[in-house]
Amino acid sequence: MWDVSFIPLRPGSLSGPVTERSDAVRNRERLLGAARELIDECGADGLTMDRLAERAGVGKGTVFRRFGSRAGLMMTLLSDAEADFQARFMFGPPPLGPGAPGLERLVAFGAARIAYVLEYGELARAADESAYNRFDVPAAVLWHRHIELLLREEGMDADPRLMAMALSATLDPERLLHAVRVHGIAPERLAESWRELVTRVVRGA
Amino acid sequence: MWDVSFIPLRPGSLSGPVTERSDAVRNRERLLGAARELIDECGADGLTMDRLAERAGVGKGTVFRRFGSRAGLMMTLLSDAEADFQARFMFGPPPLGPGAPGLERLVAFGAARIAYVLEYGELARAADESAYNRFDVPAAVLWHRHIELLLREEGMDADPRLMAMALSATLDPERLLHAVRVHGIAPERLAESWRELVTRVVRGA
DNA sequence: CGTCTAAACGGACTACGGTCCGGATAATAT
DNA sequence: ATATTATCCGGACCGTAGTCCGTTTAGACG
Repeated sequence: MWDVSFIPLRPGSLSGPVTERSDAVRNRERLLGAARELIDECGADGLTMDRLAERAGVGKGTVFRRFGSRAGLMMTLLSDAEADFQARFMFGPPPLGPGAPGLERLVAFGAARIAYVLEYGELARAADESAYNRFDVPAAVLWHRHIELLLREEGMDADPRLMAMALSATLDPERLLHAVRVHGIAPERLAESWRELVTRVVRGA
Repeated sequence: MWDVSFIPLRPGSLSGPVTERSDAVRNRERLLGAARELIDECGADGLTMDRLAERAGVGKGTVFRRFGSRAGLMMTLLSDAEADFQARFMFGPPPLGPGAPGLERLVAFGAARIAYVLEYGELARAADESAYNRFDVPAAVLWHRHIELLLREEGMDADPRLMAMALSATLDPERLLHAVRVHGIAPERLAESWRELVTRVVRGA
């Protein structure tokens, strides 16, 4: 059994010099701790980079050197949950993981993604605010490829890549959160609607 | 034939006092002219509210009083094209307008929307940056309702509202633009994929 | 222990969207 | 023409994300 390293949410987060200076390590941990505190107290939207720097007792430059941007920080905070989610749909038990038919895995994927968004939605939304490359973040590419793979497995004859793109759009955190929070749509109805959607798309093949 | 007033892209843009002071009219026109100039020269992303105010020879406060926000300005700039688009799918000739079967109208709607986004994409994206209520802007609600209506017409048995939501997500300007500009996907392939998608969704009923 | 250097630090600085309010002015009434 | 007032104007001001660069320091080497 080989090493199962997950796809990072944030590009480049695995690069850089192998050893990190001790003050860098200390500051990174201070910052992550302070960030979690602030999010507990004020919500993700209430976290500003200035306040974070102040709370962590660190200069503002340090915050940006560590995380690159606000979105990068949010991705880092999400990375544990994200790694867990990835492990579950790639290597976990069926129907989410391998072993079940493609269609069932697709249905389960949507349900799991909806649950994920409901739990970490604010963070996910904040992590997506990065303007231009939200769709090319490694984790997003992985979800996309996963959906595409399952579509192919089900014999999708239309362009599977574009179909996967269309289906991914449906699971966008901002939209899901909006449906639930603003329109008061029950998460189960969203999951049910996803089931209908993928079933029709796959069956139509 | 009654008055066919279009659904405004921007909420509240029809309210306010009936008569506008002459200096207000003059400044609004100066601002719209300057905005079009700046977008021609620097693209939509290169338009900042400060530069716009300066170019129009007007105070910054005036810009925000007129348009409320940067997104509001972009919506105003789009409103002609938007009104035209709305008129075409609501009252124009088939297959986009009434007279064709629901499925054909859906297919045509997607194609028209894709063409619209390709033409006015930058503006549309800038108009959507308004954070929280992009999905509840009147024009977006109208597209949504239109799709829902056509789905019902085709006898959609699953929740038509949520299905319409899923299909709308696919036509999101940001995603479409990203697919074309970054991934180099040909617009015709997007339209074809949309056709496959709605066909399967409707046929699966 | 002293020297050296690459890495990290910090906070002043910029650009931007958006707000506010004292002052100017167009429309109207007299 | 003058006075009145509701509307509009302008630009100083604020909070925020992100950058820059002179200064500090961890840690390796002699």
